[in-house]
Amino acid sequence: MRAKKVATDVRQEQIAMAALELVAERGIKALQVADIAKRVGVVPSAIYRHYKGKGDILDTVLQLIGQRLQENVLGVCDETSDALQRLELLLMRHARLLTTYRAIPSVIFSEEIYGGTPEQRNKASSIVKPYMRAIMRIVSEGQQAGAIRDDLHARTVAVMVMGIIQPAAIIAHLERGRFDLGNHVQQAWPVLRRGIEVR
Amino acid sequence: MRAKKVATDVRQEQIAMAALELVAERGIKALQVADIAKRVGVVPSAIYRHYKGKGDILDTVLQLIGQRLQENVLGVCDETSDALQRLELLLMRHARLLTTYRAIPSVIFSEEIYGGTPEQRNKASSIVKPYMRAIMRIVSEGQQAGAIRDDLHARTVAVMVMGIIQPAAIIAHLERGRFDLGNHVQQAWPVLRRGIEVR
DNA sequence: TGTACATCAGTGAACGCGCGTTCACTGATGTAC
DNA sequence: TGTACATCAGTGAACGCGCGTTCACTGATGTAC
Repeated sequence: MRAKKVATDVRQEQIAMAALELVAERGIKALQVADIAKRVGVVPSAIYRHYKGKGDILDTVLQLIGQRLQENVLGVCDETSDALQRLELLLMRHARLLTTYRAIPSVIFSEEIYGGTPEQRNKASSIVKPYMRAIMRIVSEGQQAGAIRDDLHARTVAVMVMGIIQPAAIIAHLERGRFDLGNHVQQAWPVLRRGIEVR
Repeated sequence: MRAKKVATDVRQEQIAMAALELVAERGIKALQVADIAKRVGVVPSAIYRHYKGKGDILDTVLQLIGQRLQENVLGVCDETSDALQRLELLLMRHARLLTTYRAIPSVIFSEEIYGGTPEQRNKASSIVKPYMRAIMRIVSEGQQAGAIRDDLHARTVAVMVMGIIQPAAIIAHLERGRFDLGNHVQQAWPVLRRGIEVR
């Protein structure tokens, strides 16, 4: 059955979203052009009317993920100006994001980085680094405001913030439901907070 | 040139070690039978004299990694009976292990888990879970000894311990040398310690 | 309002590459006599 | 000590599968007249 003809800009978006979903569900490694096509409702070769190749689709997916992360940062910075609250809210949003897009960690922190060409590694960097930098900025401001200990490197704190989510996300994945990511964040954040806040 | 004939038990070990090294350097995804063969010094088809297939080799590699982690646990438990010290030493050993076998996180926390069949996921689990359980045991003992707050779930603490290493390992990989993993552990551990210890 | 044409998304068959794996054959090594 | 034989690791060619990608062709859609 022939798929309905659709303008290329619309299809491009459909393809990108389908790819994002597939990656979120199954991880990058499992992403296949044929699956994207099936989800969009066209034949595999049709994909090439709208993207130059699989690599281009992947780039778009990475961009989309980076975008989501940056939106979270902007969101929490709007909600409050207190650094510790910002970090807490960011963790909660991140947990929610990962619950929806379960395999995001597999994108950001995985074979793309280890396996690949320097080129691939750069792409991964271009998502992780800005996000890390945004967290560091929140931390630094908190230090200047006197809320966070300033005898710590902002980077150390930022990495520890990521450390609350990341292994937890993987365990949540392994244990398929018997581990509640949001719950873990609620337990763990006060602990980290106690470690970094000025007494 | 024909490779020297070597007994199968010796070759098996050589193959396993070569595979471990390759995985450590480049990640699981990049592991190829041909590369293992080259490193061992035989032709690819020779590998099949000693292993049933690539899957079997990978299983052995996973076992080896799990073994290393368990050795670390046993080691630190020998060195001291203080739970907080045990955790600190374990982190340091883990950091050292990851510096040698850089791509281990890519094995434990990655596509193996997300991508694959439930079978693959189970294999990954069988490394991560016992390690997590060992850390939890150290934490529980620390709580009973009154060194670690007992209003926290042992599991939460254990996950946070992993959280010191794991994102850091990835960043270290991304930044190729500009980020010192051991140094991060030294910075971060006292922070977590302050979060979990009894005041 | 109707017709002719150009454009361009969709199709399915086929290609090609990478890579794990198989297979018939080779030849070194150790053992039986 | 020497010879014949069985065993078994090593070899290279070839196979086959998965999957991304290409290509000639189709046919729907919108525009010009």
